Amino acid sequence: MKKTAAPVVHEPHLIKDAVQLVDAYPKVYLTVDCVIFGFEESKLKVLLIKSDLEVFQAKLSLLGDMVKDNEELDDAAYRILKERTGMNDVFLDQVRAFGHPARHPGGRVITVAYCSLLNINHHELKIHDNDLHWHSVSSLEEMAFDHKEIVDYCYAWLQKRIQEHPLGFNLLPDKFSLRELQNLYEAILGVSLDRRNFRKKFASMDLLIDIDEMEQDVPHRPGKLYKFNFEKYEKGKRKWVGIDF
Amino acid sequence: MKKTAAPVVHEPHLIKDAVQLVDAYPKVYLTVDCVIFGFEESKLKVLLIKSDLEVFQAKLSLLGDMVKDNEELDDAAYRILKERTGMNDVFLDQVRAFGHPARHPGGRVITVAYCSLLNINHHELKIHDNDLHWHSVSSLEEMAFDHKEIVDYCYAWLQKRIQEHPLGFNLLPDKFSLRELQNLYEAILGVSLDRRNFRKKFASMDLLIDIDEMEQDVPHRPGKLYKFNFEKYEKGKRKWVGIDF
DNA sequence: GCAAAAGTGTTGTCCTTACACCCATGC
DNA sequence: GCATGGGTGTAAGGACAACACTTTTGC
Repeated sequence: MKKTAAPVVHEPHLIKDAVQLVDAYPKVYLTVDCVIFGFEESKLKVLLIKSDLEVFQAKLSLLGDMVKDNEELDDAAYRILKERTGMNDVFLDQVRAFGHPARHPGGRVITVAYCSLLNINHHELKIHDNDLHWHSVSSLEEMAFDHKEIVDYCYAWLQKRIQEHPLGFNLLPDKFSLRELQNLYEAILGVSLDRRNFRKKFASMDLLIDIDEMEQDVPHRPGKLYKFNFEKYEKGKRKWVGIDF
Repeated sequence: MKKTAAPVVHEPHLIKDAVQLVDAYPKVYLTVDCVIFGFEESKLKVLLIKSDLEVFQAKLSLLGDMVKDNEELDDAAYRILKERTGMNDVFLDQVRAFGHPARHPGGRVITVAYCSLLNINHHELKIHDNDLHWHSVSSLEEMAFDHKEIVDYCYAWLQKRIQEHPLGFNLLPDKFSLRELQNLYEAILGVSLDRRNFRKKFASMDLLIDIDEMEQDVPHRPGKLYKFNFEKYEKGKRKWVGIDF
């Protein structure tokens, strides 16, 4: 799941040299912030809390925490997600680092943003500390720190990413209808798509498994349900070459 | 050129709270590493030095340095590029952060990788400290720290990036022939492309300006020279939507 | 005149888009 | 029977892949 660099073993006196060299420089605090997107009622949402810090007067904030000694960045992100939502069966991708010198009132704090997508209905929020809640992405106003900038950047990253990778299926139930899938793409990309062409597109990719079940409890004609064929997708990954800008 | 967050002004006692909160946590060192790709003799190269640290026994290393107090990450990257190569007319993109706890023998050092492309012949290396030199990307062996991993990641990032953004023109002379352009793409992507289709592709994009000059001093029929129409490109940026994976 | 690369066009295939009608179900 | 969305087909246009010959220049 995660890449781990080979452990490095060095002679003690050489390590001492390295330590001395490094020692003259300033240190910074290191945090990880999780931008956790979810999908509900055909709307894209993001998981937020109210900031602990008095200075921000309960402005909205991302889920973040300091990285521990000897903790991988990836591990820290998964830890935070787990601590805040109780889950660990979710992918998480590093997006980039944010390091403006004045972004945190408590000193210089570098943060590494991680992005995730999950299905709101699959993951009941059991912890409501700091008013943890799903917030509509489209109505985000002021946030604590530079978190608005981070969310904006991650949202753009997500829009690009979802067009090239099958992330969306993490937001849907295991079994989903084509309408649900289309609503998802429309919500995230902020566009409307032709229903027939959308269905043809996915039919031609041949990555959906028709499980021969129908929707239940919908107030109209029920649609077929599908699963995503992750196995076939993994096998068929190709390297695409094509200049386009 | 760079985004700068708005300066934040807070009441002193609130800042004190924030400082105290943060103070309990571990700090880390922060560096920036520049992965500077260049192009020469139809080969992609990367700018490297020999590591200062005795512990690495002169293994190859990226151009990196500690970030200063109150220095933006972006600024640090531009500073390092300038200090090492004497240039500042080059774009530079953040790729991602690398933070394995044991990646540096001197303590916990988080590094943020920046990637750049430049024209080797435009930028003579005036400083040869630490055996600064252009190294072939294809023959990279062991490197200091986790720098091999960083280069590999940045190379993959670059391959994707150059297909979607007109980065390549930074590596070429102001005036270039279509053959030079094609060689560049073939070298970076590691593929061979059909010459006619390649030319048609760029002709249809209509982003090359025919400057009505010919190559000089080539041992064969000279080709036409072009410039890239950056202005038109900037105007015509469109948001593309299309699912493809 | 020979080597090396420039320059150019056509065809078939595939993908994308635009668009309209009938069907199944719940109420 | 009406509202809601499910499900399907076709035609046109555009992009891309495959492919070969003539031209210009240096030597």
